[in-house]
Amino acid sequence: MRIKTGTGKKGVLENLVLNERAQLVLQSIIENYIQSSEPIGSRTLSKSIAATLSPATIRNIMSDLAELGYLIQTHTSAGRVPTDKAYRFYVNSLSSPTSIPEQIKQKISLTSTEQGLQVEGILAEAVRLLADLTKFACVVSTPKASVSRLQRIELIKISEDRILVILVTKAGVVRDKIIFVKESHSQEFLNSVAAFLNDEFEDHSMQEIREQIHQSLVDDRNRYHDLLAHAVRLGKKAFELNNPGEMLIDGQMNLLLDSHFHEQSSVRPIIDAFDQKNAILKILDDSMKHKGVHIFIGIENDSKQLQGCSLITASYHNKQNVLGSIGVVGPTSMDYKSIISMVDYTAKILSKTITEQSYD
Amino acid sequence: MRIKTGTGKKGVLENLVLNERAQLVLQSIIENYIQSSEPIGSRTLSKSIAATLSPATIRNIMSDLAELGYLIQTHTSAGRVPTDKAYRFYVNSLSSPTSIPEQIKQKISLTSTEQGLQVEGILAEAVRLLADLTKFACVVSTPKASVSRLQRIELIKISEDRILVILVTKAGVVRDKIIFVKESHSQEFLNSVAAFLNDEFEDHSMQEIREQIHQSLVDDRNRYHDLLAHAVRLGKKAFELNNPGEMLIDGQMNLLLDSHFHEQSSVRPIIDAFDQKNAILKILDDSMKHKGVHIFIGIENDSKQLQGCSLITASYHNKQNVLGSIGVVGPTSMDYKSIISMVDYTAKILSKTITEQSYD
DNA sequence: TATTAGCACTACCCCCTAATGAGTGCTAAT
DNA sequence: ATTAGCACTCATTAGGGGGTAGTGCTAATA
Repeated sequence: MRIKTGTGKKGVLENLVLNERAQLVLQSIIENYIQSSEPIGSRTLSKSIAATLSPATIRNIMSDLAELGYLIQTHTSAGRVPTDKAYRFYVNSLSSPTSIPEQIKQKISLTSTEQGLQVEGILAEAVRLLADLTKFACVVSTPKASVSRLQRIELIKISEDRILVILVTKAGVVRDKIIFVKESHSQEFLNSVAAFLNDEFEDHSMQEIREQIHQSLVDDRNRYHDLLAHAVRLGKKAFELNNPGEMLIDGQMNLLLDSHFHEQSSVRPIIDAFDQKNAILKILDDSMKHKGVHIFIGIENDSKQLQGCSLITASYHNKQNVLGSIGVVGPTSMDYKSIISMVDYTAKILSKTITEQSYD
Repeated sequence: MRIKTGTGKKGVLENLVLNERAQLVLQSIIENYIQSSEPIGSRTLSKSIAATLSPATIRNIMSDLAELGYLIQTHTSAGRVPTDKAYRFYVNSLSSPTSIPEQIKQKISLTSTEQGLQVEGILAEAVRLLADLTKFACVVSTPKASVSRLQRIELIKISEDRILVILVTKAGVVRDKIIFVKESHSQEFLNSVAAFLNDEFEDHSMQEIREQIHQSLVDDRNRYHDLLAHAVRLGKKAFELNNPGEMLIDGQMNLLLDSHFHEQSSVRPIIDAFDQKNAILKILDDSMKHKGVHIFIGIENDSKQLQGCSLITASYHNKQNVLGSIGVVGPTSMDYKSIISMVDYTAKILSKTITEQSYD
């Protein structure tokens, strides 16, 4: 920390709040570093910065910024590198997503509607698109089953003791699972059970359905009606929450080609994070709670494995509900400004496509 | 090539067929190289080899082997490295898959039956398992729709002009697609169409169904029956081959951690191959034609991108049909002996699991 | 008082060199 | 036919020097 001679008072930034000039310098360092991935020195900066400041002045400011934890040096005679705290400052200072170049905008389009793909197909396309655009790894969480509303249920007899359940949601997601039963049912019987369940529950959310079925089980007046009783019992199994929340990943390989991750040691933990999925899924889940773009920078991540990288996410939705999140996983020194725009725009296109497709 | 002085005759191996000792040396070089990934010199080899041969003798043999295209040198004074031709010799000399250690065998098990997962879930688990075991990238092709037999078809009205088609095959695969129609149909009407198609075509292969429908279209006696006419028309769309053959990939990242691929430049083409998929799918398809383990070494691959690596594949099946293939993508210098066993065993377990599950 | 120029100092990076060592091919001896 | 010996090649490594981009400090300056 720069100390005023004799007074013991701290430097320009004694109040732990950055004055305008310091902010400018910090921002400039960050932008330079994002571009070059190399430590930024005072001399380089004095040339590239807008305000005319001598290297010496910049050194003073940098020294203060380092003291405040915005910058670090890899060694004494090296330039400075922004910390996660600096990136946080930087993204906070950014205004809402800037509009992206028309040229790129045209690339961002999802063709799947034409081809009659399901939501999963659209998601796969969206996440691939985002990975291509950003050149980082991208993830998207599939719609939560619990909030989506039932379009239709089908029960198909697979064998004496197994029934294939197919759930189609209004959002256009098809889910299937097998349930095991003790007694054998004929396909005709299953058809009537399915018809009953469809009548009863179409357009209800899975969550509601589970609750109502639970209700019916407690309430025993149905017991006397064979069909109803079976319907309720099968329905209970069919609607049990078993899907652990899925996500699609694309562009993992991009991380390796990125200069920031050249030492493969630094990629390893992220690979592990992708393998385990839950840390990333949690972040995607969190990001569904509020609209707009979310940014998670390095050390801010709960998961240790993700502390070497940043995530930028945005939720997508259909007419009614927030369905999931799409996001980018990249180095903390990514180009936040443009990546944010891309995520934002992609999420919007994705929402638009899904909304149009599901007419819901 | 080593020339006998004065005679002009070629060396020990003049007949282009390896004598026993040369085979032993070559095999030893390969096994050493597989372990160390470093060029093998005559001195090193003379220590590790079973037969007692002096470095000089080995040098002579190596020189011959190099001449015959089994070995190459990265530079004049370096040890030798096996060529793809050498690996081919090596795997051909291997007997059928060796039984794998009990210890590893116990790790190879698919738990999904318990959880009522579909075939796709089992495949995902199998490919992940194989990736974990081998530490390479693994792929599995999903069952070909055309050979699988229909269990049931469902038609669900999504909107005025779109119908969701769900096909369940006897193999336990659920496929869904959306078809677009000009006129609107009621759900009740779709139900009867579906019932008709189910009656007509259950247990027929998709291929057969397509042919019969085509037949019905040519033959115009159906035109006078409204339901039939619609059923045929909708069925045609529903059964159109649109799924381009899918595959699941796991463990791509393993390739980067592998010492053979340390220079990232060499991984790049393989990454691209994974992105494009079709080259790998073609190999998986080919491998379905014959039973047992298949090995594709480096240069033998048609696709340029795959010429830097080897694939080991094995088909999996249910009671009736070969359904697809599962395989490993790794460096040409992989440990063929153990990888072959793992692929073989995994494919067998996979077949067993699917067979038991589908009761078909 | 804030800014800047000047200066000594630091540490990485790059290039050159020399030494090392593993490997080869050839030849002559066994 | 095999092997020991020898000269040679070439990648790798370690060490040394110059260059460079950076720093912190101090004193001069506006």
